[in-house]
Amino acid sequence: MRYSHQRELIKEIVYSTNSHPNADWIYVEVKKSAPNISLGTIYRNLKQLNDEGIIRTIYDGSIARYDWNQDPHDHLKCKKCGNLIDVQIPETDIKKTIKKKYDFEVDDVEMTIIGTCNEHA
Amino acid sequence: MRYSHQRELIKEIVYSTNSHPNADWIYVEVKKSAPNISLGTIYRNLKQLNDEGIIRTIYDGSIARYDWNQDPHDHLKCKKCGNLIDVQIPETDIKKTIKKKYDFEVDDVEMTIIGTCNEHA
DNA sequence: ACAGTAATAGGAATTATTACTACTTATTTT
DNA sequence: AAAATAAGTAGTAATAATTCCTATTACTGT
Repeated sequence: MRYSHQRELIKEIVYSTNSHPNADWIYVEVKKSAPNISLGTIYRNLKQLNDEGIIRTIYDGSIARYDWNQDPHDHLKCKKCGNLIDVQIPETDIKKTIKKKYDFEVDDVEMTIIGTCNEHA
Repeated sequence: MRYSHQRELIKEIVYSTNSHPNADWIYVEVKKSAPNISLGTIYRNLKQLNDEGIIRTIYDGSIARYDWNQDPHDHLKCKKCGNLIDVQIPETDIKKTIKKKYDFEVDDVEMTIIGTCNEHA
């Protein structure tokens, strides 16, 4: 993967926020410093950054959002404001249990906890 | 919600399978007994059935799939075949832990375990 | 039987995302 | 440093999943 200015900007934007932005928000932000970047470039680079393990793609309902945080972690999703909050849940022994009980090789556990955050209770 | 033949058929189809079908598959199946049902009707009724708690909507990446199983349960997703397998994971004390640690009122925990099923290992 | 309301078919519109193409830029080779 | 080459880009068209709209149909209560 050779260097590209556009990809660098996209990466910086994703790394600048904890808001788990979607492609469109990233597009708007990157446009501020590269006004004629195209949405296709955003998607292509987000996919590449994901494949290289530089960012992580998470699905929020039916849309993709992007997260710079590579540590294994999960998300709290507030029904009211829609925000995703990073959380670290002690992953007990889910993997082992699943492997034994269902004979299933676990790579990754994706967990979203849905509810109401303290600001909207 | 008043009775409708179409909705009844849609419900029966969803209840007839463990494959967590998407709207399109349901459309094809329902068409067999109601050839001029429209896709809009499928979506509208799936949403209604979901809102009434008769079926459950799950998101698999960016597409919606439908599940008749109302018991709290999670899904194993095989990377190779894409199948979703129902699993019951002892929900430890996630809810309590989250509530205490993050002051977040938990309604639901959605968990997808990604990996490789025994048939594709 | 009739008025009022919910549901439907069919198609148009929207949204998120991917694909295509001619042009540009970073890297490699000479 | 210039030429070759291969990856990347902008801009636009295409696709896929889903929602919206409208005229018509079908229940329901009177």
